[in-house]
Amino acid sequence: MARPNDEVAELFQEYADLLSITGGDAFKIRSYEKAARGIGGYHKDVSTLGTSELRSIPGVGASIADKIAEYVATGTVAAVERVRQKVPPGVRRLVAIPTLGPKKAAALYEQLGISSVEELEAAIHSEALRGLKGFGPRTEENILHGIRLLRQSGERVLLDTALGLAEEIVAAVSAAPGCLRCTHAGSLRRFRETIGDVDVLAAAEDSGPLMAALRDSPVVAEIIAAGEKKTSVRTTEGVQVDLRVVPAAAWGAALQYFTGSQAHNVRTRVMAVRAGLKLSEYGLFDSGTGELIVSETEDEVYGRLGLPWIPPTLREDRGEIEAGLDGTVPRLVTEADLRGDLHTHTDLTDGVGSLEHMVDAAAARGLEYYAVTDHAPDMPMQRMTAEKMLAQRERVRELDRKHPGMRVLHGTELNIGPDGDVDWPHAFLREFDLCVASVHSHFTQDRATMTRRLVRACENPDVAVIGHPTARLIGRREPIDVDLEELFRACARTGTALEINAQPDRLDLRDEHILLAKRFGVRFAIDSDAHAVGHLGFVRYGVGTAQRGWLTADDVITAWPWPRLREFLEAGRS
DNA sequence: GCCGTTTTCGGCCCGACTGTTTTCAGTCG
Repeated sequence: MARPNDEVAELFQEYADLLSITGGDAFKIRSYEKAARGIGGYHKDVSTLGTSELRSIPGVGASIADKIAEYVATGTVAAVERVRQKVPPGVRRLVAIPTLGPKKAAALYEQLGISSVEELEAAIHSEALRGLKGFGPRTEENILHGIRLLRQSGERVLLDTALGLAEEIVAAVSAAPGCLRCTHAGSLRRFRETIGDVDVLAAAEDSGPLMAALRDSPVVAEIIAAGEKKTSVRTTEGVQVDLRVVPAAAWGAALQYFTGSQAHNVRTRVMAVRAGLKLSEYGLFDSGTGELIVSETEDEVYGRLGLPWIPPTLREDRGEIEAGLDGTVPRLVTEADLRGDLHTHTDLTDGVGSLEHMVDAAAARGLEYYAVTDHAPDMPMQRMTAEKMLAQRERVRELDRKHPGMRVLHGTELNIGPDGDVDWPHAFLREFDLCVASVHSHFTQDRATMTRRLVRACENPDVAVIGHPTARLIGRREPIDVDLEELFRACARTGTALEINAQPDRLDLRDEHILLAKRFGVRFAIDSDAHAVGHLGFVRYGVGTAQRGWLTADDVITAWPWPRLREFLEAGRS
């Protein structure tokens, strides 16, 4: 499903990696990395753009614009091919080993001809690295350890796993004597869909007891590094946790720094330098006198740079700096804005909560409306029938009367068949309050077929929401191959909302696709897809993902009051 | 290789920790 932009971004990232192994100019390498990010996040398809428009992409100048054009025309870039000749693909793999970077990879390849992880492992065992400059016994051990990690998991963990771990560590560190503040930062605070390692920040005068609290935590399996300001550990589940301790006066600067992203921080530091300032995790300083200017809150740090406070979920260098300067940072949708949930299950199909329990739990969350959308019969394992559905409807209507503060809606999650048909005829579907429709089978159709299939589902007047639109399962199933722009156009034209499914292993649509869809005027439904009472809270991950897609409450139909949502549903059916 | 209301040339973010070092390079975030 790679867009041309993603292909070009990956190509330039590879080029940057290869240049770093061959010892290329560090600034040139950074330029290619920056251009790769700019191209990957650019909203227009680079294969349709002329030179001048290519050069308006952040980080793209004359030389890179030419290389993009060359790639679009020929499918290859001569400069990249040349450096590929010099560095076998296995050598690039070496830098994926923790503690092994481009310099060591280059030394191993040039001096010993090592060009794969397997060869490196064998070379260490046969003591071939002995005597190689810069490679002592500890380095050998670290590399072997790194190879084991790479093979075992090396994988990123899902948001809910990382957040649970972070909350546990934050509680332990907060309880240590002298801890003034403690919270998680990093990609977790930015709500990235998967987390590589968990960053925890604390403030204290004496870091000793805090570091000890982390080291002594029962979840810690291994201590990677232990210093006065930073301790890194690996948990029994293989997740790395970094704890940084700073003085309370530096809290804001440190939180800003450790929240990232790296690309965002590069931008803020450059802004500081241009203003005659120096920004570090300890504060914003006058670069001439070294005098501290601000450091206590993030608000002050951004303010002194001429920016409003920027929400962590936007800090990816995807235009938030420019929006800050223009005063156009959006008021992002929050969990408090959500008024309902339009995709949930009960034990009538594959849920584990009874209808009554689910509805009571939804009411306890203070929702204004709540839709029960059990699976339809074309998913044979669910054993659904029209009779069961109608019987459930009677109970839903009763519950609706029992909960005067909350509309209980009766819906269903239909299956989008291979050619775009759904389970029941219009006469039956029209009696539901709303229908979600999702792909649950035939995941490998070609793009044209898959696109027609989804567009047909959008055109069905009874379908209000497309559920988990790309059907991916993070780390387990690739997204379906669909022309997203075609789908977004169809949604906007037919008044069909796209779901932001908040299950942590789905998060579907994902952030960048939300950003793109919004440009087409698409509306979104943040849904829990809850199969149990405990899943209703997953919407926090959906909100984080929506924020990463720059959505406001106005973009999200589940943040609308019921009368506005009812109008939207009726308009889609007319 | 990119970029510019200080610059079309000369800059380009910055600090912590580890390991192999006799003063610092490499890696990481």
